[in-house]
Amino acid sequence: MVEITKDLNCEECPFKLSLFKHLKQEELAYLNENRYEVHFNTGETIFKQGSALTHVACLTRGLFKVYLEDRSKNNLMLRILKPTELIGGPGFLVDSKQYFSVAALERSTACFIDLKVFEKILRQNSEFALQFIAYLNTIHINLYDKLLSLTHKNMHGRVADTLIYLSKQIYKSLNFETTLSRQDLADLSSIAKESFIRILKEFKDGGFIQFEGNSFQLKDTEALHRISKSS
Amino acid sequence: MVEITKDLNCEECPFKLSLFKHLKQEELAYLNENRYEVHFNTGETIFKQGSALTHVACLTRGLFKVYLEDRSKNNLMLRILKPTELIGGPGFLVDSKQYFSVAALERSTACFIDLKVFEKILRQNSEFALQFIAYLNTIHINLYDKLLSLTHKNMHGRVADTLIYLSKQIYKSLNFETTLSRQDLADLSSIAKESFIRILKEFKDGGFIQFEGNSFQLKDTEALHRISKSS
DNA sequence: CGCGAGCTTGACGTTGTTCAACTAGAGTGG
DNA sequence: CCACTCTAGTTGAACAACGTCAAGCTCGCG
Repeated sequence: MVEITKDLNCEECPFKLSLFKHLKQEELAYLNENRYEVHFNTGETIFKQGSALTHVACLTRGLFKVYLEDRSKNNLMLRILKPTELIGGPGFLVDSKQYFSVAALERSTACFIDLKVFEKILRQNSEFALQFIAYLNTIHINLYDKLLSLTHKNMHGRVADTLIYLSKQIYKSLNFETTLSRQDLADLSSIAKESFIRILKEFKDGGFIQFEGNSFQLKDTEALHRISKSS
Repeated sequence: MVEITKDLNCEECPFKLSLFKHLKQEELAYLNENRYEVHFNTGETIFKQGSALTHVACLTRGLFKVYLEDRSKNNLMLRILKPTELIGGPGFLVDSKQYFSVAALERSTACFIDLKVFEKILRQNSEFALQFIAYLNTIHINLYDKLLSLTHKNMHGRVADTLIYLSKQIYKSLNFETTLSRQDLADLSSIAKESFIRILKEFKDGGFIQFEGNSFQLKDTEALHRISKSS
């Protein structure tokens, strides 16, 4: 299932993270020596919550979901990753454990970098370290939004937030075809699958959105924003 | 109201953060030159959400609450800070905005360090930078716990979590007298004040806790953990 | 053709919020 | 010293929001 390749090197990689632009040539070469590239099929797991954290991954192709697993209950999806993004884990420099799971939503590719290598470069290059801190902080800020949305908004607001998130942040279009299941969408909004479906239908009846299976069209984003705020 | 003092220097400060133990003597001296110490009364605001982020603060005495403000609705309390902790903000190196508010829960003292100074030391001392990343990651991990507690547990579980948090993390005792109001406790659990009070009473009737005004006793932590998990 | 997975719908019961009223204590001014 | 107001805490009842359960549906696949 999983193929491993190493087609090109990091210096000329078209998917190179913007975070890496601060690296010197020899640092990129060092990265390149110590990475490996993996292809994933839909549904395959990249990182598993609870396991050891040994690598960071750069997502170069495809789509991934990042989610927290809860014994017995539904999962909580934190966010969706697309190229080109780095995915580490908060266990880095703490206890080297994975605190979330990551799975591929479609055929995807990721480069893995050993954390020892990553740490060494962080030590060498302070500009890179600061950029990495900025990256961590950005994720943190987004988590606050998520926290407020999930705790202080009613279902309608959360569904609106999810639709806006997909359209604006992920697919960057008012029309999109998603590989997320209804359960995934519900996990992203932290509500029951059935409730999600019901509200989707309400939005369709209200003329705010249109959908057919997994292809969605946002017709009235004004209204969606209003729903998001008023709840 | 607010007194400014500068009694001792950072090197001999008994409240020195463990994070600072990796600093060289001249770096601590540099910090000491560029800090100021402020005393706060109960209720006073240290950082205000939405305002400019210009300093980090080291909490040396007292107790603070960190909370997200939501237009019109209740606040969401993220955590409580006690000596000796650093409080920065995720806007650091991103957009220099405050993403949460911080207020004193009792007479408290904090040292403020200019972010330019903080950033300079981060650049100079890579060990310090890595320790700072570890600190950010620890906060991140705690936020995941909070997120799961608030989204996947019912009220009883969340109230149990709040009581356990206060006892174990903050007051470090099964008996504690808190300066948090009922509204604060509800904000910490993300439920309505009335609901919080009702569940508190249920727990008292069930013999799990005892309380009188603001002094609490946890009588049966086993039961509280069971409630936390089963919900 | 039949099976299974994911999707959809309806009915129902629980959970948790909201509103309103009441209480107790602390401060204020006559 | 007594009204008074103001705030925080408490209680009850009504209602809305949301999850759960169960059934039927669709579609792709063997």
